[in-house]
Amino acid sequence: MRAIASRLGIRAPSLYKHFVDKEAIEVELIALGLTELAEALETAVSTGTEPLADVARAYRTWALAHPHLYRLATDRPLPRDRLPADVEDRAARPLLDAIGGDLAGARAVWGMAHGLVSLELAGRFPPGADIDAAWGAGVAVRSPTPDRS
Amino acid sequence: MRAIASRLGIRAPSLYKHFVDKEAIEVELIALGLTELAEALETAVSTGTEPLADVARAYRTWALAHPHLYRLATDRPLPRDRLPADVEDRAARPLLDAIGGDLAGARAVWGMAHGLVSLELAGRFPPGADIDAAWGAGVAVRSPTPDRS
DNA sequence: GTCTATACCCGGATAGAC
DNA sequence: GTCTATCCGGGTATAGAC
Repeated sequence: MRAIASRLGIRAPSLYKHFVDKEAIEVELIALGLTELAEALETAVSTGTEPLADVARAYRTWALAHPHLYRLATDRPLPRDRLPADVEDRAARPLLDAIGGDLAGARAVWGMAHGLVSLELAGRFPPGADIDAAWGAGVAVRSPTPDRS
Repeated sequence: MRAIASRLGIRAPSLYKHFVDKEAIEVELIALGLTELAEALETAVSTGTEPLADVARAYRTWALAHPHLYRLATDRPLPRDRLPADVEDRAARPLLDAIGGDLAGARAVWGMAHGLVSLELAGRFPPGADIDAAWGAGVAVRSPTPDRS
């Protein structure tokens, strides 16, 4: 709270005139983050040529660009009752569409993307690990035209 | 520190007669956890019939059975200089072998497993989500004999 | 090797003046 | 709607008696 206030040029107690508590701020930030992520994924699909690879790349890029927001939105249960009704679905849609509507398959790919991003953000890979190659291997297996040489 | 001490039937300050600081305890726990995980994965492979599916199932089972230990060992950089030299490789080996030594592929699968486990531990899936199906979809794609109907 | 007492710091949050 | 002052709980860690 003190850090947020400081960024706004005010003191922490003043925040409580605008939000009832810390959780209320988190809910706003999560809604904002998911919306921004959804937009990034939608843009990637609409301007790219390989939906799955494009979504994957956009997902990773957005997460690495907003690590705190990404964690806030993924490492705890979503406060669904306090969030706009459609944000979760909208963020999930581009990936779901990219793999043809297969829900279980989409969750598997989401798991991979989330896992790779989490490990990268945590600095958990061994030094020198080729993270690009891991993404490449993961996406290739699901792609419509995998390179089978 | 207080919680750990309490479990041992002593007071927090007494812990400092056995470990220099909190991090020293974490290092021991991480080494223990990775070794235990490695054993669980090795057992699964040696007693099962489908290496990748067996490793995946054992990974998930172990993580869900030891959520705190799992997070301790995965959500921050490994203290490699303070860990026994082989623990990391040993924990990684069963999966690496199961997919034929392809390092990038192994990391993609690890990412999926870690992602799915993390989301499950965090309670981040929507209520009623079929997590088993997501694992099934993720493993099927990589399996030696996928069901192509 | 245990204890009590305590230092020190940080977090969220409230009271009440302006 | 901002501020200062403050509370309260929590964390790691140390001092020093036993």
